[in-house]
Amino acid sequence: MTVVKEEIRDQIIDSASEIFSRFGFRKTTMDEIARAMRKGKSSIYYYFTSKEDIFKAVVEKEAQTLREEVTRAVESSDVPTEKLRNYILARMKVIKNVSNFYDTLKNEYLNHLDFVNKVREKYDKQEIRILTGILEEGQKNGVFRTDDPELAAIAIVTALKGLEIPLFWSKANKNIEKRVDDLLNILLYGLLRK
Amino acid sequence: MTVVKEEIRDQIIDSASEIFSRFGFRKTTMDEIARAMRKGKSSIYYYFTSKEDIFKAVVEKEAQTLREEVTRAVESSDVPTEKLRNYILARMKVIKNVSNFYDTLKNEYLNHLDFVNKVREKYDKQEIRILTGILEEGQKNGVFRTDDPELAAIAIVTALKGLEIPLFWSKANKNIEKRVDDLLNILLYGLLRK
DNA sequence: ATTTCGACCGTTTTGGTTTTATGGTCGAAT
DNA sequence: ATTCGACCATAAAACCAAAACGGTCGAAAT
Repeated sequence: MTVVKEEIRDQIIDSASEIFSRFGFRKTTMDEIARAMRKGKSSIYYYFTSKEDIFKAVVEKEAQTLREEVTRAVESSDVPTEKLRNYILARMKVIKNVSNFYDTLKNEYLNHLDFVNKVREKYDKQEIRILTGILEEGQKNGVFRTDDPELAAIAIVTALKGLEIPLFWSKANKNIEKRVDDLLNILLYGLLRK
Repeated sequence: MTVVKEEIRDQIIDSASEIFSRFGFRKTTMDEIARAMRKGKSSIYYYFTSKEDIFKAVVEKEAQTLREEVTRAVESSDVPTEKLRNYILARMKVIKNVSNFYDTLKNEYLNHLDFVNKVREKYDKQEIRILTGILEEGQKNGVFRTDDPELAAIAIVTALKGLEIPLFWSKANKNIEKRVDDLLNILLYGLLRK
């Protein structure tokens, strides 16, 4: 695939991403995606094999962007406790984003949500790896007292997922910030060496 | 309300509970509820003011049953660590039950799910109180090292909620048992005094 | 050789209409 | 105190024709 083709493919992904997130999968038409690119519908099929294909590319790219954001947040400090704090705060942004995504897809075919969740699982695994790294570092420094960093990482990610549930179901849950703080404190407290 | 009336009300709740959980709210008809009770439809309105009314009673009773189950599990031991373990295992049953409930309601009106979630929130608060009790007890015994038991309880409940997400979305997630074990270990490990 | 597009096809979705089923009421009967 | 049949207004299901849609293909454009 030439460089130019790859570039236009990417533009289509960005353009379609907006449309998908506004109207959901079903109500987004190929004609609209093409019109937004000022191309004919058939031309889009030169870059993608199907509407599904575009959607998957959109989800993957979205996930990648969020992943990069989290990575950047973690790398913005050298102190493990700070890293952990930054990670959790960045993760909350991700949760909000994902929550919006779910919102537009809620009333659509379940297999699309299934796909989104598969991507998320992959994403979670990477996060667990990052977190494990942080915890191992803190352990060596003598800051954290975990002796199974991977298990601790899994527990943290699972707990963060727990925060998503009220966010997902009720749009107007304003206590979420407080809950994040609570969780952050308990996690840090639980891990910190006295 | 007489004793007899109360009794029949309860029978209707049990009977309707089965029908609701099989067909969901929408596809359950008043005629069917009445038929199952071998009564005329109008008679049901002597005990309940509306279909919604029956549904809410069903949800509340279900929640109460689960609550009792959890309480019993906790009280089945005197050792705090055992109590915690029993609590988590009992909670998993609850999660599976709730998960099924969500499944039948998934494609229905959102306000029903909203109601279910409100009941769950109330339930969660009670669980946090129970858990806090366990943790305080363990703390006095010198078994647990938490010095803010309520925060720890919140974290645990939140983490358990996190386990629900994959259970809710993908029906065939068989790794759930392993995850529960992992979480159980990490929680116990995190709390136990060395 | 790469990229675009108009014409076209089979299928799905939509919108409007009619029919049927359902939640709920009421007064009489038990 | 409890049950129920007859009844009503509304909502859901069934139906169908028209429009919209996803996707294909070969030709045209670059």
